[in-house]
Amino acid sequence: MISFSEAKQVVDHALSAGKTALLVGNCAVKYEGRAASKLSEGDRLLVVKSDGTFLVHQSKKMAAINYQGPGAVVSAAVEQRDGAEELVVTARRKLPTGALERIEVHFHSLQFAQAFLLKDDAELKVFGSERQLSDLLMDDLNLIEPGLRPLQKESDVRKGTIDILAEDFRKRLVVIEVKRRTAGLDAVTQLARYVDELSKRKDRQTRGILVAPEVTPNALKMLERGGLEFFKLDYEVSNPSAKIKGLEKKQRELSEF
Amino acid sequence: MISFSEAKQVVDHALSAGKTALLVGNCAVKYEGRAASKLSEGDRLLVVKSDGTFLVHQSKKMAAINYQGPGAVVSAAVEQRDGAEELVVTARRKLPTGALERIEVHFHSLQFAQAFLLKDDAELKVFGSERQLSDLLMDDLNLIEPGLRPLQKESDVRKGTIDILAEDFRKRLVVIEVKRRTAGLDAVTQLARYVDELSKRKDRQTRGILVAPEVTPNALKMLERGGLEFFKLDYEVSNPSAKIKGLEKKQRELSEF
DNA sequence: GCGATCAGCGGCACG
DNA sequence: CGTGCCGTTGATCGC
Repeated sequence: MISFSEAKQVVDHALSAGKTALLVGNCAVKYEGRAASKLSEGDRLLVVKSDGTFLVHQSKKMAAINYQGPGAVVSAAVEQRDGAEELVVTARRKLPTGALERIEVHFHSLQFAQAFLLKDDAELKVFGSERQLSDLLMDDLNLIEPGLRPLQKESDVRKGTIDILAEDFRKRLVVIEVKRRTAGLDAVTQLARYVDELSKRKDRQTRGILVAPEVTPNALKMLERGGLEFFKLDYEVSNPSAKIKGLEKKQRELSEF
Repeated sequence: MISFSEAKQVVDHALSAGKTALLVGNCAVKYEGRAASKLSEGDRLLVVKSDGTFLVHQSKKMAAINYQGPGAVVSAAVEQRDGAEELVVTARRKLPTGALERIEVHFHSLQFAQAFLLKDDAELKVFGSERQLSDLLMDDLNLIEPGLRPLQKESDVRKGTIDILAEDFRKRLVVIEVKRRTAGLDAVTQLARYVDELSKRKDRQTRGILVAPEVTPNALKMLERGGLEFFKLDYEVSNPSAKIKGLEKKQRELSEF
């Protein structure tokens, strides 16, 4: 058992020394900001990082049950409530809109409180991102279809950002949307939006190809109905670069007419 | 400083006793699964929850730098590497696809390792969710437009789930998409998809209204071009229920013709 | 279980 | 800054 005043000192020290504070104890949590929430008593872990990040974790699930992002101003105070003492740790943050956001963690008892210096300059290197897949495809669009030539990557249209813009052997525009996992309705809608925009702006025939390892049945139907195409893409995540493993054209030129 | 064997015992004990283990120390992290990643040496916090949740946190940012969800099988072992000892904590998980996913955290030194029992039956109550806003609107669609009558809530069409389906005074179908924050292109695309589907399935004139506190300029343009409508919704998050504060019809019946 | 969508999404990159 | 969109998204709800 740790006393509230000790714990307060731990938090204060962490804040002033650029350390990360860990508190474990029984607490209730109130939040008000973009939404509002209440969490009644229970044992939880509170993480206060040196950048203001504030995380309340329960014993299950990945996501923090209450949180505040970098930039939050954290403070701790020992208070009286119903004749009993409690430690209140508060995180305040100003939203982009100007409104205030606040979390209060009310500790009724503490199992643990300590501050740690976390020296860390390393950055995560990820392999297998959509961006990387897109780059690889860009290098050899012939994998998708012979005669396909790249025009532009990540081109911004009014309605969003097109992953790859290309031109087929008949000089038709080809919009390519890449997904690193099973593509659903949202992916098709996105692609349709781009194709729609481009075919209206440029006065030119425009095709749309969805490239993904899988596609849901509904999404495939919607593709077909919209005259769009699907290209199955298999890849392997590996170091140092994702490898495109197998490629299979599932449907060719549905819109050919 | 904690010894590796002590730390291993802490993790083992936590796993068998349904506790949450916290480890702080210098480590490198490898991940391979849906994607792959490498993180070189640095001081981090490792959280191992009783449901298998596995979180590696750096000293900044909200999101865990490496993680594994509930159901992961965690193990700890003291190993030799380049003539030096290290503690390797591993989380394995089978993906829905059947493939394996694995994280390895290689600790080179430890500041701290301890297991905590987190008793917690409480559930978070959130106010101001989209669902709640939708319910409130459903209770009084006249706020949006006089004569609007609810037909169905959360009705599933093949292409997704419509928030609110209603009928206006002229017996036209009205699809209402509710957003709790600034609506962007995606929201408009979603609404357009539903309206499109419904107007084709039922042989009936169909309107679409996007209800949100704000809308981005691009999204508004796309709404207009698609003959869809926007209704500005102001609400207040508060306990016990979100309150709809002010309502303002920004554009009426763009599709009236 | 898969599919679709929401989330106080978070984070990033680009205008 | 906002806007758009990816994410090892996670979490939820409905089928």
